[in-house]
Amino acid sequence: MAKNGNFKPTDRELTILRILWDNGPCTVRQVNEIMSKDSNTGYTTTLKLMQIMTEKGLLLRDDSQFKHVYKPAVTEEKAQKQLVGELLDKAFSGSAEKLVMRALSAKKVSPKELEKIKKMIEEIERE
Amino acid sequence: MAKNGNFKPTDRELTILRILWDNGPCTVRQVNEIMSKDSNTGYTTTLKLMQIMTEKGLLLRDDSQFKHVYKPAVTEEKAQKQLVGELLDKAFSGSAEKLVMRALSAKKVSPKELEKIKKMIEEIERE
DNA sequence: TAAAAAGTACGAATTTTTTCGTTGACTTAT
DNA sequence: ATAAGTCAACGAAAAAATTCGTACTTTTTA
Repeated sequence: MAKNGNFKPTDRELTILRILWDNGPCTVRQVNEIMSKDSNTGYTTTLKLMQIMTEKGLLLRDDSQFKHVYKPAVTEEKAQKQLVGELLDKAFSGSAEKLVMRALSAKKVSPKELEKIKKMIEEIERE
Repeated sequence: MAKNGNFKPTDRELTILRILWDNGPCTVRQVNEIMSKDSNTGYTTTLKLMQIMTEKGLLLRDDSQFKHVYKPAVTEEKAQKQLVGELLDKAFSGSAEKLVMRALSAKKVSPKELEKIKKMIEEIERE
């Protein structure tokens, strides 16, 4: 989590976090290569982004080696919860129901996943 | 929807859209007053934002009267679907299941709403 | 009807985000 | 041990988002 408690990554920053969550700790080069598959980005651009993210408290850096290794300072779970919460407020007036509805209609979800969601709902109801 | 088909409102812009969706067409002053409850914003700042949003195709303006009246150029539904889709990609690697999980744990949802969600899932399953 | 109030337009300043060139330090291969 | 390659630091430019002052227009009110 960022120093203050705020966590509001920009688009670019979220892309980098995503890569680190998916791939584990990486060097700048590794991140840059993955990121460049979609949108070409200069190496120093990625470097700078990651340096700033480190300053902001979004990433942690191990600089004991020549090649610095970065990892997220936030768990995927915490970040996702935060991001969903924000979207909830800003776009859905706080209605989780509506958000879930939209999510389910925005993307095809497999039967197995639907079952898992139902189970979770039942779990919540049991309280 | 924006001219090109992209729809990527900034934070501030989303706040304004939210206000217009909730309150129906408004003048700049009305939007400004509502927005200022949370974060103080100068009148001309809001005006400028809304002018730019109009240029971008996010808002529609009726300037037949002295007080121009603005309304969203995008339906709430379309925007929400788009926003959820984006978050899905950028923060959840496309897993709607996970997003739903997080949404349900981020906010308390009433029993009635939970039922509605279950019904929707069953509806989807029935295909 | 003249002054005050409320409004829009415009331009510019500020801040934040994104980008990259250059420099100098460290590694690797010759 | 030297040349070539890889890397981080830094600063600065470019682009995007946010903010607001000023000027001018229309409406309201005294």
